[in-house]
Amino acid sequence: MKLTRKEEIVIVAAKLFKEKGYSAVSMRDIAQQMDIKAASLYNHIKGKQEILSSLVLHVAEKFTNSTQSITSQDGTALQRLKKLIEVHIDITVHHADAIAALNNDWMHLDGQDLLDFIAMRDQYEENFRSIIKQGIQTQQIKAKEPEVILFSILSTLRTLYLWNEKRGKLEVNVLKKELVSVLISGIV
Amino acid sequence: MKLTRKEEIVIVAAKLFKEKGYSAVSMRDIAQQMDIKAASLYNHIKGKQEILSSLVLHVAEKFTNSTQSITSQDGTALQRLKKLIEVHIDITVHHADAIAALNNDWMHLDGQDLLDFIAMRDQYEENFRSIIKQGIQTQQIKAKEPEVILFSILSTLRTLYLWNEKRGKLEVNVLKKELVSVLISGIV
DNA sequence: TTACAAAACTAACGATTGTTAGTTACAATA
DNA sequence: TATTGTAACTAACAATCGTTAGTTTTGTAA
Repeated sequence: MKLTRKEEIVIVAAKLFKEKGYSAVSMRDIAQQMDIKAASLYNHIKGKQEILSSLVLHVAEKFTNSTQSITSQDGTALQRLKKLIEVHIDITVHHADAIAALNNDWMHLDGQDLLDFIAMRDQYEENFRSIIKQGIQTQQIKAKEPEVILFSILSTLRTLYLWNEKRGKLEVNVLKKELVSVLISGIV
Repeated sequence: MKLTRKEEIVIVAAKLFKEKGYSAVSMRDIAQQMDIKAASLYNHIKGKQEILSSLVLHVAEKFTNSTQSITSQDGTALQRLKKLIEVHIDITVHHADAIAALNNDWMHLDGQDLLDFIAMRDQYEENFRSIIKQGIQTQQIKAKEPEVILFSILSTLRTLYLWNEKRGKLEVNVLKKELVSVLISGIV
């Protein structure tokens, strides 16, 4: 599948954003990386903000949709949690750079884009939380502080994009199996 | 204990860096937050870079020293790991803003400061890794991929600064106990 | 070959950046 | 009271920022 010029720009920008953050990357940096001048970028995009919002909102939708779908299907809390972890890993592996922006640069979105992002983020978190609470209720999950469990798993998944480069030869399915085991059963 | 003017600046800057990142915060932003003009900052600091390096290197040393100390004391791998988690929580609770900069803005350090930081970070990680490997060898820890375990625990601890605000009424000692339990024993 | 659209270019804009120079206000000390 | 050091100020600098206007090159279809 052939990429539009705009998509190319977004991909290149994402890589730069990941290295130095949105604010530290100039339009001239992005242009240089594409071997064109900064002004030429504006033939394809409205501005710097559009690059960020394309990047962040697109992958945020993926997360929201997949959790929504898991929550609506049936299954025990643990089955759902496992599925959630696996889906998160899949998205991370395929959109590592975009996730960096989602994690670190979402606050530089403006206007409606920012509101939309926060809404999706909250919904995602709420879905996650409800699965954990369901697990505690059915006693599949130890009755610990649900917020501690939520935070612990979520922060591991959110930071996976950083670690995925060093993943090296570890195959995706092995990673899934190991991470599910560590996050759910612990290490002892 | 009375703070020097420089320390006040660093503290105020840290709070702003946490919100928007180092690059998106201007000297004028920092000055405004202190009710002075930007030029006045330079009576106390050499420049923006010095604010960042004071912030990051200071807390990085804390981490390095504490892991070093734990590694040199005796104890089983699990005892050490538990201690490591607890110390990490203590430092996070007391230096949340600085840790934000350490996590997100370290790449904007320059020259020797950057090299020093990377050295400390690598050493910290290596100490952590050796404890986990020791645990696997003595069979206190399940023989999973050590890198997966390392990553999982470390990313939870590193993101704790974000979550600590929402910690709310959860007392520090409760947090320690819960988090140690979740990270080591899992949730089932 | 001509016509048209896509995508590059040059040049420049106003705003903001980190920082410097030189000066002034104020409090403590001699 | 005179002196001195601290910490503020105003004004401005060169560089860089995102962006716009207008023009030229390039590739494709008629």
